[in-house]
Amino acid sequence: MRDEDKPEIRKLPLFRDMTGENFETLTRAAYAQSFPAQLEMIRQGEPADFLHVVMEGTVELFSGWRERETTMAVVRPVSSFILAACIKDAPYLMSARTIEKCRIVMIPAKDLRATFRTDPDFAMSTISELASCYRSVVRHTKSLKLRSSRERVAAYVLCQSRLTGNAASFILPMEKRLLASFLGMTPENFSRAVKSLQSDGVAVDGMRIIITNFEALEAVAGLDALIDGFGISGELNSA
Amino acid sequence: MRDEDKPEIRKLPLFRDMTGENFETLTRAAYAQSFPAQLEMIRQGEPADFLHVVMEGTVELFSGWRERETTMAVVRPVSSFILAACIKDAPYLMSARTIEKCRIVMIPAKDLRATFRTDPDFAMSTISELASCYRSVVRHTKSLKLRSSRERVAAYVLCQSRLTGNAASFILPMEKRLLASFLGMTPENFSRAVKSLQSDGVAVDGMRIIITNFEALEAVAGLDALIDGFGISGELNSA
DNA sequence: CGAGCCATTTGATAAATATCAAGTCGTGCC
DNA sequence: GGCACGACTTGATATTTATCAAATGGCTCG
Repeated sequence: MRDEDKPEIRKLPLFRDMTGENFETLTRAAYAQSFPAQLEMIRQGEPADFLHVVMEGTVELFSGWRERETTMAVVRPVSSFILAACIKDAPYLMSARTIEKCRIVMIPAKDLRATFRTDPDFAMSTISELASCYRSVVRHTKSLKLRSSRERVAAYVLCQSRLTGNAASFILPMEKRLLASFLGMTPENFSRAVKSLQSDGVAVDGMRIIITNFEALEAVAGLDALIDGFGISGELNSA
Repeated sequence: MRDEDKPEIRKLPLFRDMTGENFETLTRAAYAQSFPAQLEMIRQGEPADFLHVVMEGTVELFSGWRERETTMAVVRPVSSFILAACIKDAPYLMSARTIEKCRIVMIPAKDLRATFRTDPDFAMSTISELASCYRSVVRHTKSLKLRSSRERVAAYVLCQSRLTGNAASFILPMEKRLLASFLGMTPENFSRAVKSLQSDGVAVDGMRIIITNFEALEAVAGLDALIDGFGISGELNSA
């Protein structure tokens, strides 16, 4: 693992507060690996041996059942994923594949578990991280159960705008088919939902979204802090 | 709070491993309260001041958005709920109401947070609990996104059967309309889904479910450890 | 530059699910 | 016991969403 990786990882809320010594031990046991695009690096059901940290590239977390598949999250640098499985020493509930070429740091789950047993600050960070992740999934589930696909798209567009400083225009951060799957709909349905939002202040140009009428869009989206989670500190995590 | 409550709470995985002294401190600050049926005891959006523990009765966790409402979980004795909100000192993401008369022990969130800062064993239990809750929601989300409503009902029936020692017959543990909402469908749709499963080995008599053909039902349900979570130790929690 | 590939869009249609409206049934309360 | 209420069911219908099939269009790679 590169020298410049360590300070990046150290900045993560999960690792920020632990002792320097423990951080050193943990990262000494870790190693970095590069993966080409479209590689399935984690298969659901396998034992969780490593906490993964994306340093570069984009990772899709997805799950399959029978012939179906759904995107659970899209992870970007610098964030960790599949923490819960590592902690429980249980099988991964999700698979992971690279969307583009990635560099991933892998921290042995065994060392992780050993560390928060002895480092109270790390234990605290882990608690906080897990609670955030939990709340994040709950919010997403609420969105799935309470909103129609059109409303979910509207809410997503507005949220992205907020993340870009309330920009009226931004580029979608991932392929539409991934986004559609994440939002719980087919690509066709997503496409039509966006189109139907033209009458409510959304224009599209390829990957670019332009909000032409915030008020109208907000009326459709019905943003809610308890679903969309903006403005609540430390709750940006997704896995 | 009653004397006989303490040992019951102490048995929970969350409190099992902490020091006796800390447990005493925590429960001294706590108090029990009785609620009549159909009382909304927690409203989503309010600050999370107390960890709740159901001692008697049944509690529904639900969320609302616009005029819609959905059941997120149903909690029975003896379990805690809304741990994550307490930890993050953040607003509740879900509301809670009593299904029937309840006795609830309420532990101040402030004391909780103070305790796992000083008690490493309690911190460990909290980590484990949160990781389980997280995985539980992820599994439920997978079920919602990957299965049709009919398949969800089939899977639910089989899971309940397993929980009853693979009994061919059991009583539904909650009203059908609650179950329907929890499974992400309308009561009408639930009713029809059950009926349509008659041809796949499910019979109904009021609240009683009778499985007449396990093989056929399993073929529909496609039970999966990574969704239905059976057999994975310590992963029964839901909130 | 051109060919092919793949994501996206669009259209037509089907399936799943929700909604509305009665009607049935059981249960609790007077 | 009988009444009233609410849950559940059933039917008819509307809406939402998915599926299948066929363009379109951008992009990469030779």
